[in-house]
Amino acid sequence: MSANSRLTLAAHALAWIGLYQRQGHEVATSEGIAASANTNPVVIRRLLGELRKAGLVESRRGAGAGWSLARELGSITLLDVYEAVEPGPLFAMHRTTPDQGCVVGHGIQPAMRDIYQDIEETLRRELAGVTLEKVLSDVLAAPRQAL
Amino acid sequence: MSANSRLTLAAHALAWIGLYQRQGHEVATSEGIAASANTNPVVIRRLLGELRKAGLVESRRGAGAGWSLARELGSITLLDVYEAVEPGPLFAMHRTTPDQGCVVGHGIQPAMRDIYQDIEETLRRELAGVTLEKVLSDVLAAPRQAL
DNA sequence: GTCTGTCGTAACAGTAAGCGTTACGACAGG
DNA sequence: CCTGTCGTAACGCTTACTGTTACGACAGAC
Repeated sequence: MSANSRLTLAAHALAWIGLYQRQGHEVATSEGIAASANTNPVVIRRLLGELRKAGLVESRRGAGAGWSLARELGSITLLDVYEAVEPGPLFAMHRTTPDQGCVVGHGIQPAMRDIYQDIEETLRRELAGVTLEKVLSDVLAAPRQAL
Repeated sequence: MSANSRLTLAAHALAWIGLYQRQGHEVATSEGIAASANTNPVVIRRLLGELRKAGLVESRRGAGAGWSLARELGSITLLDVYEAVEPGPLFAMHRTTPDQGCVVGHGIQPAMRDIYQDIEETLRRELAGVTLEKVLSDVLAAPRQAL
């Protein structure tokens, strides 16, 4: 599986915006978030654009522009983020249709589809059990670096 | 997530070999499996090679060569197959190390690592609950095509 | 000993996704 | 009008997987 860092990066951005706002700032810029994540501001803007479509963040343009949370961190779960940034299913079927004249080729896809549905359902329950509020508190609980 | 069909294809191959052996044949050829899965025999050989490393199948060379199960279908779970063909973790960390001088950049990776470990543990339990014996019986339970 | 069929594996092209970067127009407040 | 930021297109790079061709290795049949 080509492991994906999109969920990690999205959680990073949301936690960063949430903390920044708690420090009294109105909006966060993609540049500030990108500096923390050590990546390019355009990458952040693209990702936050997907979160905006999902109703998790809002953006303001013009002077003093930037990003803000559309919902409280405590009401956003990793499932919300996952659905916003990961379109496809966890496991895929064959690229080409198996031989329908073969018993296995004919029955394998319905069989695996049911199994995968159960597994994805469980994954979604797990993700739904973690709020971004918890992510941020875990982040802040990390041991500080020595001075 | 770039959904992956490797687990599906590996389950297909194992179910095919298992059924073929129950029909009285000694070994299955990569060509026969490939025809059922509608792909190339080399793709099957590569995949079965990984399953052989994991001790799930055996191969014989020379004349009358081919593949056979090293364990009963009932003792092989999707977790065995998953571990054999999917090396990486489900979710990845940032490609580049976040800014360790930033509170979020410093704490995000430990926080997400713990969360991901819990999720993968749950996924593994789900996969471990499905044997290839069940997969094959589900395959055979699929409605037949009209004649 | 030769023939045959299959595995084992290297090599390469094609496809797809994601990331990083540059560029530039759109927007809104000062 | 100027400035800072978003929104988005465009492109190259990397990685992973698939599909294909090719060819040596092997072991049984004869």
